[in-house]
Amino acid sequence: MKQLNPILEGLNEPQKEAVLHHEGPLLILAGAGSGKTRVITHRIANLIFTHRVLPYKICALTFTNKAANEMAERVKKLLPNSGHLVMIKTFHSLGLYILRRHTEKIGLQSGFTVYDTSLQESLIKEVVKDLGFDVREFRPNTVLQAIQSSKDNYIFPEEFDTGEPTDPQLEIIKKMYIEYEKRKKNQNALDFGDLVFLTVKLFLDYPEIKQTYNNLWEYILVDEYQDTNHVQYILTHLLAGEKKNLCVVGDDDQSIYSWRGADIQNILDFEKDFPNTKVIKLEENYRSTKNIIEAASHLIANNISRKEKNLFTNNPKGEKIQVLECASDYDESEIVIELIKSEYQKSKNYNKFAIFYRTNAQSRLFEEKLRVNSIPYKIFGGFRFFDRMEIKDMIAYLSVLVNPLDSSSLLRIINFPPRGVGETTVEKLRRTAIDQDRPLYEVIVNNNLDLRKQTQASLVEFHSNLEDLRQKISEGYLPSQITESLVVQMRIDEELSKAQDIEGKERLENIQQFIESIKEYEQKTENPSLEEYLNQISLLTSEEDGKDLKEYVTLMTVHNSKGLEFDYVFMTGMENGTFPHWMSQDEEGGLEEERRLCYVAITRAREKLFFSYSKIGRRQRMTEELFPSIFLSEIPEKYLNYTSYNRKPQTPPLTKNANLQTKANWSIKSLPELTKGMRVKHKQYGVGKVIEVVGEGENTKVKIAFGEIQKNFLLAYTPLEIVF
DNA sequence: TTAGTTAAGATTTTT
DNA sequence: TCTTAACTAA
Repeated sequence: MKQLNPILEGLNEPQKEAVLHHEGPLLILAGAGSGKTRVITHRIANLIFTHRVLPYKICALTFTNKAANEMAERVKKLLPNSGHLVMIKTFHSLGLYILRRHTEKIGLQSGFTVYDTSLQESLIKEVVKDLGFDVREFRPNTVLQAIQSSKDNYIFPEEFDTGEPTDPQLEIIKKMYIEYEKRKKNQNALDFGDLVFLTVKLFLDYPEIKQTYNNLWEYILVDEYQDTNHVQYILTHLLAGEKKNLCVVGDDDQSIYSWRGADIQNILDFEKDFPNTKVIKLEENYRSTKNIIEAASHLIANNISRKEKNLFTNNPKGEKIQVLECASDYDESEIVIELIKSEYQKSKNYNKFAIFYRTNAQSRLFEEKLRVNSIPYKIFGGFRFFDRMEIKDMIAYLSVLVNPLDSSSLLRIINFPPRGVGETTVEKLRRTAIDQDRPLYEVIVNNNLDLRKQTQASLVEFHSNLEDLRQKISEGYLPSQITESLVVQMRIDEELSKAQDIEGKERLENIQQFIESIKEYEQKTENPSLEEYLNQISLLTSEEDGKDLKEYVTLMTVHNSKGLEFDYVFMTGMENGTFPHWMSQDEEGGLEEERRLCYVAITRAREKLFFSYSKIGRRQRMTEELFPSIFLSEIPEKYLNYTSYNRKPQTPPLTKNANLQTKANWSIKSLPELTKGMRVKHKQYGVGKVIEVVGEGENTKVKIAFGEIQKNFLLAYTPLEIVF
């Protein structure tokens, strides 16, 4: 009797074939919902069980942390004993993993900093100014994009293409690129793009190092291969090595990162790149209803540059897609939440719901409505906890402690908290450092500048405090202990608690939470170090404040939704200009990419799909008339069911005092019940009018207008009298 | 010279 | 709506 292989259980023929494939190049063209992740994880299991491959000899790469985590989870489930040994990382985290082991070879020192976008921008800003140009003419963002896209294509600063004939504008950007790289190196720092770029350079410069990793990782898997850009493509080839045990998985219809340099051609040319490639197509969708799959197929058929394919499902027909026409974006959020509430009555599980939108900015109204209705939710992407100003300041402090050469971080904190070192002084110091080619860290205490006595004294104190903390690191204090004494020594707590309004209190709490996160890291790490902690968080993406919810409605951009699935999907903001986004209209192939994006969104839905659009919306400050997305007209009517919600615009009820949540450490005796429009009296500012009430419990914030002046207060800390 | 205030300007998608 | 640059008072 043939023994039943549990690894193959429940798989269809092409899936089995992909799982059983042993050596050599393998291309899996996996349509949406065709069980791709399942195939990858089972393939890993099969290599280990059947072919006796050691788990750490397998390296699987993805694009997002979320996808990497999910894959790691599923592999661990399948292989409880050895799953954790499989290398599962994003391209960027793999790069960092490798670069940290060869720091000298890439011309850096240990403890290097990984710059986030804001530090990159401030460095670029300096470069632009120092080269004598106006930041309004050369916007840091634009320059950075040019540099980034250059790195995506593995182009060195010296090779930067300035056009034919030479474009003076690009010639200047090239100079900036060169200067930026030079300074970044002097500051012992890397940026995101370097993580992959320098790994490729390392492998090309040192073939023996590449060989070491080829010997280590004998089997390479790359998920979402259609989203690889040129450097990632080169890295994939280098990792595949001589053995070419490379398995890539992808779907050209789901390529949505061309703006980050992704090149669909990579997946289309895979067979040419690797002559003996085995190609397997997964075309049966197990996820969605017939209606959803057929609607998606009709939509994507409007794209000209794509491989013809036939995605089908044996699932039931399902319900028609609901199209919700709303009077305004405000109404839209209300209607979506109401529908979630009524559907929830049946399924009783919020995890089944997802709200998608094109841009992060669209999340606000939904968030508000969910909060008012006490529906648990999580926002993925967008603003991270680590993006908060005060947290960035803390990270800058820690970066300087680990890497004193990091002048960009040093500049960020040189006058935070305010220590009388203003713009003029900073400019003098900075100039000296650049002119004499010395680290700023040294210049602040060792210069011949004619600074005020007090300014110089405060710089000396600043420096000696930093040195003191550095001493503590070498004495083996824990990262959290260092951070705690940093907060006290630098008088950050003092500075923030003296602020009377909401912000100060909130910031101090955030810093407290930051320290908690360091402690958490310490607990789950063997040899915790500040350096490693900083490296880790530099690659982290957001999951709205670590709220530990078991059940929640998911809010995310369509980009973030790739690879996920939900029973109920609400695709919101289906208006021309929003989706497809107006910024994409001038880009070549822009509309087709937006359409693929829409295709991705639709194919996330298992049971029910809702499209919503509003007839009126705000763009900039103007209220504009909006029109339904062109994509809606590309889906045949028979799959859609239109409902028009025409509501009278109402003023939103803004009081949230109904459900007070009280924290254990303090109690709220009685907060005044404030409503928009009420008149109140403040000790210092006199009588004013309430403009806005946000939040609940002790976090209730109120915005009050005193004549022309508007102020924010934290209700729990602000004595207010209601004036009748 | 610094720090706080007011006016203007800018807005995709992510590692 | 939120950030940044210019402006003004101390």
